[in-house]
Amino acid sequence: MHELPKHYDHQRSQARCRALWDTARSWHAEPEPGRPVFSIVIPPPNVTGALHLGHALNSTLQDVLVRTRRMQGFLTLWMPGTDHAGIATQAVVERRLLEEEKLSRHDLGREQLVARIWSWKEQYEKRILSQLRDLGASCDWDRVRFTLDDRCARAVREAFFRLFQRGLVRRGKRLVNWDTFLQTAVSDDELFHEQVKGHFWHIRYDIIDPKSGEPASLTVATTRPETLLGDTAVAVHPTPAKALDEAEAALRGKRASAPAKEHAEIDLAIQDLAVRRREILPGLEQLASMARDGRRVRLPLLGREIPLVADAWAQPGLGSGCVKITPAHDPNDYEVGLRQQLPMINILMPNGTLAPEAGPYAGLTIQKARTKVVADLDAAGQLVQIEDRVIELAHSDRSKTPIEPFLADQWFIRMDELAQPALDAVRDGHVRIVPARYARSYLDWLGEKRDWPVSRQLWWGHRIPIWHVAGVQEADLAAAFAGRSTVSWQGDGSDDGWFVCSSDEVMADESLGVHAINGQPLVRDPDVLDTWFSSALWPHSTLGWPESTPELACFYPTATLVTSRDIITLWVARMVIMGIFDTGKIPFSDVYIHPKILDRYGETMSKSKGNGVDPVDVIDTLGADALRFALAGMATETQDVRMPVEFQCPHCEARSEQTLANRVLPRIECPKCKKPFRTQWAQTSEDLALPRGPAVSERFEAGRNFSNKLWNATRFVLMNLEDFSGGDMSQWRVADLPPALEDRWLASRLASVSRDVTAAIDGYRFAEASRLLYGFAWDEFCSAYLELCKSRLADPVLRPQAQSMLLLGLDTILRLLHPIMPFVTEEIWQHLREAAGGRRMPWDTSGALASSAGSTSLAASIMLAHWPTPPAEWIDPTAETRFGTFLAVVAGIREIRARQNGPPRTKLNVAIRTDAATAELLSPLHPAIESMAAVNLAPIGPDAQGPAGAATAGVLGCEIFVDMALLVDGDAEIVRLGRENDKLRGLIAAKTAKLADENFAARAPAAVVEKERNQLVEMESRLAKSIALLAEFEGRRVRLDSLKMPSVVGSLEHLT
RNA sequence: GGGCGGCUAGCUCAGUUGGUUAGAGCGCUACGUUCACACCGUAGAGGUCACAGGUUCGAAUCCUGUGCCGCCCA
Repeated sequence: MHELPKHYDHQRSQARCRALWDTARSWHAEPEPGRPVFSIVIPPPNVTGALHLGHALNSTLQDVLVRTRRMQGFLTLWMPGTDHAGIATQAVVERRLLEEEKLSRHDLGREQLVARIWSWKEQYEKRILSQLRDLGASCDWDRVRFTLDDRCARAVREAFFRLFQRGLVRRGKRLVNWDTFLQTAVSDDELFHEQVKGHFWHIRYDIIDPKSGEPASLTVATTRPETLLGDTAVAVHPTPAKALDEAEAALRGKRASAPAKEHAEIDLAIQDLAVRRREILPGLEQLASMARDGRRVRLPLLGREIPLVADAWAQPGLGSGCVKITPAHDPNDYEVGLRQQLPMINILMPNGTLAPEAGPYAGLTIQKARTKVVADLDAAGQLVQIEDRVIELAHSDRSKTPIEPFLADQWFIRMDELAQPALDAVRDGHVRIVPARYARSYLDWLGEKRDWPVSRQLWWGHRIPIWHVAGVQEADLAAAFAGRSTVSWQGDGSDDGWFVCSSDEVMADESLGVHAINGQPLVRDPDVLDTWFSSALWPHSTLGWPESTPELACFYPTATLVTSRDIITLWVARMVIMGIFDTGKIPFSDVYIHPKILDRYGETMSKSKGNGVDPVDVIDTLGADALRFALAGMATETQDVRMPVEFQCPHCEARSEQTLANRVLPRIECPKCKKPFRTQWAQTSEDLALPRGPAVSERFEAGRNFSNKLWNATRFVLMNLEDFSGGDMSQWRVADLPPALEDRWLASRLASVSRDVTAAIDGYRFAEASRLLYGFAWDEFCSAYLELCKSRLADPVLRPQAQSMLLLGLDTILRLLHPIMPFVTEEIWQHLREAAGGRRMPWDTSGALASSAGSTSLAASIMLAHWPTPPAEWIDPTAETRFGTFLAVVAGIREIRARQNGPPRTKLNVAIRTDAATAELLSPLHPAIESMAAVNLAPIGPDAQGPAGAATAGVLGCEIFVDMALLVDGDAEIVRLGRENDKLRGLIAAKTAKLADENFAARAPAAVVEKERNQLVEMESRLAKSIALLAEFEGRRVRLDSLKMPSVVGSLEHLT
């Protein structure tokens, strides 16, 4: 006999299943012409650190799609891999280097640092891939890629070269966000803003040679006084009166549409404008005219003469109305600089110290320069005032240090031409974004067609394949690279300087094999490419592009991209752009955006906050299936998911809430057993010696319980399968369905559930698929069908049919559930194969999967079993309605028993009176009713009668009589019935009124009116029976009381 | 400033084109462990669907406005 342990052991099963899949390489896909293909590329997790729950969600959903399609017979490839994440990874390694060895990257040198990062990458790539395997991801593990591997590098060089050749790569100045710690530009997306306490320094600038009646100086204010060293102008509004008028008109307009409570604030602002008009406008008018007249001012400290310019950036409504212009160190000033054709002076060195342009301040850090500038201004009598002020300051997300705006030469990719096809792809529906509302952010962002700055001043990444040479002519280049179609060049803007680009693999010495031209050296650009550049090529580079590999021909374009909304622009849009540019094809047809997982406070989970849950903790404690089931259940259309996190005590397993306060502690004392455990923050050897308390969530328990439920349903089926040898349903036709009502019902439900689950997965409604399967497997298959089979299995005549149908039901559930819960379904599959290897399902006949031999044998792994496709003809609404009656009868009996506090296991005598037709369909279920409700049931029929004083219930045309000889609580029943009747009366009144309403009768569809009418009839009959029952109870109580029971005399008085 | 999303049971969430007596899981209450499963079973309590208007015979669902929370862009 096939005996299973009472509990499902997820750890053992996970190990077994992984070994099974890995040995058979069931996840591997070889190109095979002519088969329908389904391919997905993983959004490569970056190697900065281990995977978190968000990745687990992302990967689970992809695996659900991939496993479903594989079972449906598609040639299925899921391409795994990781991303080198340029700045993020370099920052992590640099930070550790500094913390642990007090070394900077410059101490180490480029080669050494890159070597260190590679070893970091090796470590985390390994960890990430093993996490994915633990999760059960059925990626093609023979094809693991890395965005910095040789294959991707080849694609990057080729793609960049083609862009260069097409003139889409340009060199330009750009004000970048400079991270002085990491010494690189960071993108806007890598910033966070923080309010800090600062000052507003008011500084006097003297006017050179003022004419009579003109002021001798003006005042500007700044939060960064050291930037005055780079000032190249002072601006004043060209028409300040007009500007004030406009500002006031805007305020009045705002006031008119603003709610009353904001009026006071707006009024204040309007008054302030009036004051300004009175007090500073005349001065500003004068300055504007002086600016037009070409007056200049003297820069304090450096003594440089700079122009007074008229520019609308200077707002008369703010400060003194004059503003200093530092084009190289402020985005707005940069715009002014361009408009007014001002020089741009960069006063900063890449390392955050001041440049020689800063004169006597060169070499100082920004902080020190600021202090000295302020002191010197004060000493020179140029400092007018210092105000305290809270300043919104941009910080680098990577190094957590303040960002300096910095003017630098960068490589850009022109977007105007490239963006259009990517816009069209979404507009024309060739790429479908689900949920559709996210298409908007894609289109809005791409629509701006902003050039893409791709240089990063880093050492970790794809080095830009551009060399510079000066002092040569184009003919020299042509001669030097004669016959090399993989080399291209463009002028650098000077007469004899050139940028040379190539797709060739570089020599060991970083050269193209040509070191100098006419004695002029070729110097390679030191920068690397933005990480997103290699990510943008991911769908085709991983398949071998630019070579015409069989993989590329077979698996590209891919089917679906599953990702999170925050990288729609950074990544998704760029993949579409580059996919089209490189291959002429859109890289995927669907983009599914899944929710984000937040903690109980609505904050995103992150390692640095300490509010994350490690998927491996969940996999170890509750199982990968539990994790996956919960995650799939969270993937609903509209919402992000809140997940209250708890610490699980390693001593007593008690859970305690993770809070803002305790989530940063290195050790926590269990509130229950009072023993301490460590957290991810443990540092000291004392703390590290404690056992770790994993962060978990109760939301994963449902999945664990579900696994166990399936396991035990299997135990039950296996226990009843010893004498079973049939089960070949592969040749079944619809007419072969057994006639018994319960079997018809099961088949009908299997058909509709299979249909609905398939449709849910097709439509990316993962939560719906989970819910459907959970509800069906638990409430219908286990609680109803399986219970009902208990009596059939005891009957030798009915037994074989029950065995077959149990197998059909269980097998179908397993297959449908496998994509969501691969381990428990595989484990059970293996046990079922031993016990019932001869079974075949009706869908085991056609469309043989790669590794299963069609109808002749059962798939060796459920991973390769056929997806259930029960015929629509199985759906039988009549059987479902009738079966519903049966279930309602059982529930009715149980309810009476529970209400009366009847002993659960003592058999009660029950009779059911119903019309002949219903009796006919219920009669075969007679033993099932007896076993499920634990009763002795008299024959069902129109003449059935209960014993005198039986409790009754009316259910869907059946009257149930339960012998209440054991009735103990009549009072409670009287109260309950009274309440029930009141409720019914209310409902009936409302329904009657609705039906009496002529408008309703006239305008509502006939079917709705009919339905309402039926409901009313049904309610009225229920009420009538209930009233009769109540009367009977009351009469009964009087009888009981008159016999003895003095204790209820009081309530008897109350009754009368 | 512009855009998007959310507000439904103590908690976390479903609720398809308006037709309900508004659902699930967890938690809670009562009862129950020889009979697949206590990681379980049976029964139960628990909701003014954020608020205010409107459309409609009928609104959690559609429209307008308000409030609070979150995110994106500038």
